[in-house]
Amino acid sequence: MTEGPVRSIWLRPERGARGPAPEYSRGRIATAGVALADADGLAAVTMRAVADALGTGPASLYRYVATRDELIELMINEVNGEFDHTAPGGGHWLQDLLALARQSRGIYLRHPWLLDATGLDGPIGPNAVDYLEHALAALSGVDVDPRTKLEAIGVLNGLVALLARAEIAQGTAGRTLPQWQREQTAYLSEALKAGRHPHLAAALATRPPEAEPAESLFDRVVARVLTGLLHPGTPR
Amino acid sequence: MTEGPVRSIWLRPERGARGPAPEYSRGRIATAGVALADADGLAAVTMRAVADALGTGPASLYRYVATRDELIELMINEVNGEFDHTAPGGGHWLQDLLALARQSRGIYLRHPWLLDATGLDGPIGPNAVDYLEHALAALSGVDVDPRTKLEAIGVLNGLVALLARAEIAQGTAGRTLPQWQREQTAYLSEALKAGRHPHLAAALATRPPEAEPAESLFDRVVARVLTGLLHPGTPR
DNA sequence: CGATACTGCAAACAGCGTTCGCAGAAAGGC
DNA sequence: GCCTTTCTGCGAACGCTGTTTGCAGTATCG
Repeated sequence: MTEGPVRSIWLRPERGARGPAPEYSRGRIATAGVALADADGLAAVTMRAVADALGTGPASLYRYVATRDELIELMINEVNGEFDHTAPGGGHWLQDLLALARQSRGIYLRHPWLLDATGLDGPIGPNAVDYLEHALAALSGVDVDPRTKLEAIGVLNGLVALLARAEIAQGTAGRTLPQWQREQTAYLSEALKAGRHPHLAAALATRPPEAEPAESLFDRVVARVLTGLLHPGTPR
Repeated sequence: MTEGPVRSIWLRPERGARGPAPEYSRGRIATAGVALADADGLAAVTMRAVADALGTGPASLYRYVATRDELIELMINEVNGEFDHTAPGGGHWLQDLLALARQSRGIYLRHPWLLDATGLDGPIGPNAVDYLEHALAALSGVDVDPRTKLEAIGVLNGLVALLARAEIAQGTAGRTLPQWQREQTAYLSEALKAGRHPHLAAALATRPPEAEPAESLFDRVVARVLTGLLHPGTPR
């Protein structure tokens, strides 16, 4: 009688026990959505576009997914399946976490729309749980309490997303969208003419000494943040 | 004749030299948008709703703003005006940056929608430039190259957003939305029953030893990350 | 062999961001 | 002073969105 609360998609069975077999699978729908998002961004993932890609109508999708956000949940879980948790890390926890972070970076660079999707704070999918398990396993030898470990993993995730966002912004601004960055620097130099931002002016003046490879910057920042969090040199 | 590229809103004059004076100001529009977002989230900031709040029609807004994203740009700049850059920090760079981070945290907690708006990677507004100048001033005595300083400030911003997001999720989940977290733990414990996630199970088992005040957690994590970035104990 | 519980899907709905077109008002040029 | 230019306000409309409804058909259970 009562509808009950709308349960998370990961708690719902993929198909019921009665009726005919569903024509599509969650994986197939997720793949279609990912393809659209990879090509034209998250905004291109409309219910109609996904339905078209599958060769059906929009209403049919709602037999698989309660809402568009849930479809995106499926897509997130799909790309989170690209982690290879069997890859050897090196034995030391920092090397292991760094290897995991590099994989995460690769996923972001392959699927830039993921950066726009992570703000939805939906429930953690199965592949994210596996990721969490792997990260905790890497930290099993480190002597800090579990709360701190989860904390560090959370910060690591946020940090990787941040760095990936910077890389993507830089890359697309340099090639396909020179407009945006030109606007940025135009306004910035305008604002600096007033002379009320000496430190900023100085920092931007000495800006491009030479380009550091993105990978080494990534490794350096991630390593420093992680050691700072888990083995601080200055405990106080 | 040529339309030219659509210039950033911060490069456009607030009003033209000819014609009648605009009925509203950017500040007034931004304030109206912020009020709506504070009350009902970013999704409540529709062109129609903002227009209604101002007592006009949707089309009129486009005399002030080229697109909805630009309206949100205005709102972001508006709340970035809540920083008090005259407040004393303590003299040490870490204390200064921590004070700045605490102010930033306050803004996020007062305007949670800001977390959903920062992904739009629009141009930096005037108040963000002031923030940047202040943060660089705090680091003026630190002997690392400017690139590293900008890097650290960027990471700091991302970190504050991350911690604020966690605080907000915890807060709303505990009070107004017990549903979400219940779903989360429901699926998580279901997934753990399979026994393939021993580390995660262990970490969650020892979970709530006692609640640390949010402020002290914030200070602790921010301080550790910053010292890790700018004065790493283990340079290699 | 009903009864039940599912599936696929056309059609429709309310709401969204945005554009068009035009009436009217203020400032520049002569 | 006046005409031209350039701005402003805004009703109406367009195309698109996520989602709901309703119904015909089908596989499984008891």
